[in-house]
Amino acid sequence: MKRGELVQLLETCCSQISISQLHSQFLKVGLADDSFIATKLSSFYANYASIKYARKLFEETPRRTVWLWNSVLRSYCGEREWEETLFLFRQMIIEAVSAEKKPDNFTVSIALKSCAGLHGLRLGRMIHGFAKKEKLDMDMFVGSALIELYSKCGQMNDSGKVFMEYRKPDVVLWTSMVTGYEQNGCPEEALAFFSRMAVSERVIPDPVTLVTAASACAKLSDFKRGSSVHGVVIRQGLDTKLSLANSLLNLYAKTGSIKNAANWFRAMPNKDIISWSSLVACYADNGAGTNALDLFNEMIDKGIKPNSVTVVSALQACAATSNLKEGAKIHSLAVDYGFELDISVATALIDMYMKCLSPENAVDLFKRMPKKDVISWAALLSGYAQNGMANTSMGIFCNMLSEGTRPDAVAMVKILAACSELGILQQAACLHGFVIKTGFNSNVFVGASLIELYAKCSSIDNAENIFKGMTDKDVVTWSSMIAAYGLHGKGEEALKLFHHMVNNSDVKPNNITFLSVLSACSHAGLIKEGIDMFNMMLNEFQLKPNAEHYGIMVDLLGRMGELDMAMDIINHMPVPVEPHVWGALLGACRIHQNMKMGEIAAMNLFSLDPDHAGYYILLSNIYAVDENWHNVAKLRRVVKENRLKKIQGQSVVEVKNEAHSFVAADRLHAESDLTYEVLRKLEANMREECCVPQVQIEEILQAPVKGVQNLKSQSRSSPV
DNA sequence: GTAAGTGTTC
Repeated sequence: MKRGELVQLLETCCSQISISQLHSQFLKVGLADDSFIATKLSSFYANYASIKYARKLFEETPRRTVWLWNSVLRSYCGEREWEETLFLFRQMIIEAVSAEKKPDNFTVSIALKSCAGLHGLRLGRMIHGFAKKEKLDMDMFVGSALIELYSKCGQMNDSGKVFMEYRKPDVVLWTSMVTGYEQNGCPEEALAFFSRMAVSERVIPDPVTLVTAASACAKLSDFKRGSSVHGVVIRQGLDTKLSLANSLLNLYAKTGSIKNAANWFRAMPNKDIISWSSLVACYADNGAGTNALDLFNEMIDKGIKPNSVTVVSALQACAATSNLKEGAKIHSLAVDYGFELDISVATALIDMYMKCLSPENAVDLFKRMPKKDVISWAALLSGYAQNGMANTSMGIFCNMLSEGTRPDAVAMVKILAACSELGILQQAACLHGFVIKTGFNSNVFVGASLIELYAKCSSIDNAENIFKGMTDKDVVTWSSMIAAYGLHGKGEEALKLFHHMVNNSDVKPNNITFLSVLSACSHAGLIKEGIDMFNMMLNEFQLKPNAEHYGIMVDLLGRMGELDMAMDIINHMPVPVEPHVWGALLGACRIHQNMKMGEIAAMNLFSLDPDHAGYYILLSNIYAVDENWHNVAKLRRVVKENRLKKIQGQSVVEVKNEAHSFVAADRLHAESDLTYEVLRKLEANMREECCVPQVQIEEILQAPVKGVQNLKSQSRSSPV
């Protein structure tokens, strides 16, 4: 066969089999090193077959043209093999002795894209310099790769400089800028660019631009601007395009109600795994864990294979609803699909097991993970704190540091929260030092956590200093300081700070701020002020109180003996009454010995949360004071027969810079006998002073120590 | 003769 005929055959080849046969034909007639044919073949392999064939062909071709180089570079770049791409690029430069092999605009754009993939700013800048020298930098493809490179490295200024070089940037260049801002956490700037492009410059946005714009609106929770993006999508007849429909679904998920998102999802003519994952995530994020799991199961029943992202969201739903059974089911599903040890899946599993109070499973998984990142470490250490083992959290934090993982702001917040469970000032100060050293002290979330930490370590002065030292105070900072005063019973100070914030700063109070100020009023017994604040929240700031706000109001009124008012609030709550609200009323009934109302609260609690032993015990305490021994016995029997366990509170004391943790009736500590001996002496002293302790030591010691397995006493020296 | 920027997650 002649060369021409073979080339024509090559053009019409459409399967890997036929191209392989043709390839062997070329080899037979000695045409395989014909540079045109080699490039064509390589391009075919890169597009439709495996990268291995392309590479083999490349190696076997003695006369490599720029085209051949480009086509093999493109295959590696397409497979996201950034390092290999750049390795080959370097080879090419080395071999570029003749002008024929000089990298062209195509080569440069691929190399830049690989640098972007690796966040390799230094090499990227070098290649940028090379492109300038070779006068390749005005090519649009090179330009978009440069913008992408600088954006991925967080250098939006440089992206802007590249963009400014073009007199008439095309839609892709504009879009690169929009996505650059959007992915660098600047959705506002992204939308500004988008409107400059679409309105001032009359460049018609394409699907990619619109996806990014919708995503920026989602990040801002800006429903209004999101709707106008949706309008553009409809006007261009693009609303059935899957990627756009998905980004609009995400927009509804992040801005509107669950209902909007669900309706949009059901109306979508085509759905892919991303559509399903988005709605599962939407349910999971918005407190609708059961819906998330239903949807996930619907998907499985329909035979649609979830990916790791879907599984992560479904696991989040299990974690939020403490659904260990479903969580374990999804775990085995992840094993079947082969992504159990995928870093994000494994981390979500750790989080789920920790929140379902099954730390053993979490630790087992963590140990088996081949790769861990800062998020997995953070899940582990905050999980320990959630399971009452804050001491272990501190140790995990040290392990993380010694294994060379740098904490991010989230991990910092979590370790500070774990430390605040311990309430040990010494360790708080150590972590504070670490925060300063690592430069996290300017982060608003870390600052707020420090305020909370010091407040919980009984050092309100330090909390105040942190607060005063924060240059950027946002609503979280103010709320934390208000909460700190509340924790210390300083209701007046909390109110003063609240008013100072409302009158003298630009920061507006939110739901959390009111939670802090209401709880401060409750702790300080400021009943009138609390009611005023609650009304202010409703009327002046038009905020919708949630079950927690109502719980605090019930607590506040209940503590002050206003049980009828508290009951009235419960009866008029516009949101579902959660167990803790009834719990607050029941607690108040115990203080003020109101048996009738206590019974109502308890009955509601028993039906809402039948496994919580604490509520049975609270009611039985009310009966006991009333000497209603018959009912006391009845309740104790229920607890015993249903094997209900009271979640044990763990206490920690600091002795000579060492933290010692213990639980009630704990006899596992090495110095246990001595501790109880001292306690008996103290009790005797109290009796001499005519004080009768509420609970007697012998009573505590008779209590079973079951259910304390993983809370065994531990003593270790300060780790930080 | 090859070609760009985007959507779901811990």
